[in-house]
Amino acid sequence: MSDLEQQCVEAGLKMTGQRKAILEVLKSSGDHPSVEEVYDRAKRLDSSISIATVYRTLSLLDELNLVTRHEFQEGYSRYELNWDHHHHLVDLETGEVIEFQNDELERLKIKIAKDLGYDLVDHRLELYGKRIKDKSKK
Amino acid sequence: MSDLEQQCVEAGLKMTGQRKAILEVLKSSGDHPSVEEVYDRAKRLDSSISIATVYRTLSLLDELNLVTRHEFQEGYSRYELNWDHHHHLVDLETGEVIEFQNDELERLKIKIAKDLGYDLVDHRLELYGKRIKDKSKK
DNA sequence: ATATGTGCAAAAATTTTGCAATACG
DNA sequence: CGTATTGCAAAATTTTTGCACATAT
Repeated sequence: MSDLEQQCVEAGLKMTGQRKAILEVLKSSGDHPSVEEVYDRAKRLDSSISIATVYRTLSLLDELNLVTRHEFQEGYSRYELNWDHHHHLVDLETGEVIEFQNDELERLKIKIAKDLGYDLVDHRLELYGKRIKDKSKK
Repeated sequence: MSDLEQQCVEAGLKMTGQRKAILEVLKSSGDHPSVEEVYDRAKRLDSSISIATVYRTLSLLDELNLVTRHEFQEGYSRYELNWDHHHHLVDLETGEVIEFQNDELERLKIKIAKDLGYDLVDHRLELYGKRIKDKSKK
């Protein structure tokens, strides 16, 4: 049983075929799939799965903090496994999502929260930018 | 005509009574109202307004970058006027939203984007935390 | 065994849209 | 006046839910 499945079991969830399929999809997804996308991919592993189960499972995983629910500006949610901590830079011209990590930023966030009188529990940073054109190749 | 209305007109929008009402609501809202809340508040100023107009107007204002659309984790959007730049710290126990600004953070974001090869166009940071209990008063 | 989980279809909630009527510039 | 804008109601989308049946522990 994978570590991820183990964590679900420890949280009291039964490890059903549908849940295994959804976890498998999340583990093998390099992107940030929408509910519909998780559903489509999971159907290949378990064709009997219903979208209601996908919604219910992703909600549970979110409550357990095993996934992060992103609400970009699209009118629906995208999900992503929480196995390494990073942030997103969205390329405004291509829509490409680049992940990054920055230690100084991590320190600064904690400090800002502390200065406001808070212990930081979670946070999220999104940058939106345009690729710098390389002028030296002119 | 307020500066905000002026900017709308310059962008080519006609300044109708409904739009004036919505802008007035946004200007006098210290919080981050949902579409429904903007609608309810605007109805007091112009009882004929419809929620479709509120949706359409907020979309337009978002395109013009006069408001920011926030997608917290609630299943609907909240809007806020873009008249000063800040970020949000959400108190996980009370739901209270605290606004803050931090110069070091502003510099760091630009640097991170630049290091990734991007010019920063927009960004958003949300912190989620719990109030530190004051133990000295024990 | 039995509490949990699931599929299905219906409902709820949020947002968008077509169209005839209205009003801004 | 001409055209952008509106209200209304219907439609489209996304998400949630009730319930009878199925399944993991």
